[in-house]
Amino acid sequence: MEVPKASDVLANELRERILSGDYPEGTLLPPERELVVQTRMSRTTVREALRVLEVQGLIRIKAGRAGGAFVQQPGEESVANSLELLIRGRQIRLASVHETREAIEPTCARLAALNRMPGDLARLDAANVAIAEGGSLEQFLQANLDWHIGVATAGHNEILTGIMIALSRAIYTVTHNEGFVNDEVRAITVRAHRSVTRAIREKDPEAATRRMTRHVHAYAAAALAVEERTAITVPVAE
Amino acid sequence: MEVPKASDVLANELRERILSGDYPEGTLLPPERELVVQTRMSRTTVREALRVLEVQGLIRIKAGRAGGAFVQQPGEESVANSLELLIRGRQIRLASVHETREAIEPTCARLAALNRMPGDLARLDAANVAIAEGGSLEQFLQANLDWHIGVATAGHNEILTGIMIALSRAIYTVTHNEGFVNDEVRAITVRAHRSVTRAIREKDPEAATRRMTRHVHAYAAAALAVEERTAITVPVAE
DNA sequence: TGCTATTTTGGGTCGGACCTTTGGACCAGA
DNA sequence: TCTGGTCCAAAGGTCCGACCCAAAATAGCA
Repeated sequence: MEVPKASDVLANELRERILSGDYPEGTLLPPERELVVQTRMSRTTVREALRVLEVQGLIRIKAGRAGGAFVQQPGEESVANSLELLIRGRQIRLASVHETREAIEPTCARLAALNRMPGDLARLDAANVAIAEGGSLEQFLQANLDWHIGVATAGHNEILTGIMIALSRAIYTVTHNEGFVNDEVRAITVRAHRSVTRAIREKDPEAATRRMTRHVHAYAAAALAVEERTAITVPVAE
Repeated sequence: MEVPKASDVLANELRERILSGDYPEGTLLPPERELVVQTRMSRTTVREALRVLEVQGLIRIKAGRAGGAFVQQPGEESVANSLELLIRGRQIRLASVHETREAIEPTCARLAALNRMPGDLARLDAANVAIAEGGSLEQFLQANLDWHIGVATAGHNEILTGIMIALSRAIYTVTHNEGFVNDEVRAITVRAHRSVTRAIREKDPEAATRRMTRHVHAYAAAALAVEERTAITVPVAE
């Protein structure tokens, strides 16, 4: 016997229409009360369905007159969010995050070298300047993060970009607590970023890949070493 | 002026408690009516919050007596879902999917060669048998998919696994329509999978990486070539 | 003892009332 | 005529209370 929840039925229905391009980006869905008469469901149910779609990043709901549910295609954000939940919730081994990053970021660099546009380069340069400036730990990490996301963005591959955003955030929060970012690390980072940036500017995919691989690998190794040294927390469960 | 929605406040609150390990996996949240008196919100609002968490994969709601909202850490599924939305919704270029896969799957193979357990190998073998059997297109694609996901699983990296699930599904649905899977493709696939499986069994990460790289790259090239031949659909937007 | 009927506890749906937000229209004064 | 303020209406946000349905626990009967 099948008894799917009414709100899910409606959510699925609307989701299909959105994904199939039936409701293109920016479309305003009918108001809730209108959907109530159309679907013959209660407003509660309709609202639940809309809320589901909102969480999935498929619509954006605005209150007030001229408000309503605007169709919106999901972007990197939603992927990043769900990855973040996975990483935080599962207490994912930091090693996993680094492994993933080592798998992805060299490709990001390669694609960036192939597809970068002028605006992308500007963003990378800005991040490089900010990193070299040497501000607080937060400023350094933020600039670092901006650069890595900038590389991903420059590759113009939305899947990889979404993943990188999530990974970077995770690494950010982890690296934040450690007493890991000293002057030496900063100097090395600056140099590595500069050389990768150069390869991207010169449209040299091989060099970009190679240099990024080295950089990410070194960073991962260093971070893991620090983690080992400072591992005080007892594993929660087997 | 800030006026966050009440249901979001509650959802955030509960989410934090779950992610922080305050409510460990399997915990049963208080019943809705109980939360109503605790939070002094209406049941509608409480339910909305719970629904949000459910969509994010943080709780699983069961009806009936002894039902309720059970805490659950988000798994690969939720990541796969959001990636799927991104791919479908954004009409992501198939090339992007393949690029991502080429970035990730060699690493999956390497990790599988390093971390595989007996059960993992069994799953790979089963998939290989099913592929070689040569059933319908659906059966072939399903077995193919099982194998690729099996490799990811054998690597024991949940992030990569989640991503691979999503990518595989996307490729599945795309490859499904094309008249691309002929006997030659099947034979090549069987051989490639066997050789990668062997490397994984023999714990040879380099060979696993190399062979998987070749396999995925070849597959991507072939798929793109077919796509080019059969590209009838007009690009929707610039 | 073992099976069925009932109860109880939970989520799912409904309808309707009321609040809050926010554009837009209308009006008065400079 | 332009500017500002006031009021209105449309749309989402919240609340209430009732009722329906599902599933486990338990009582009761053969």
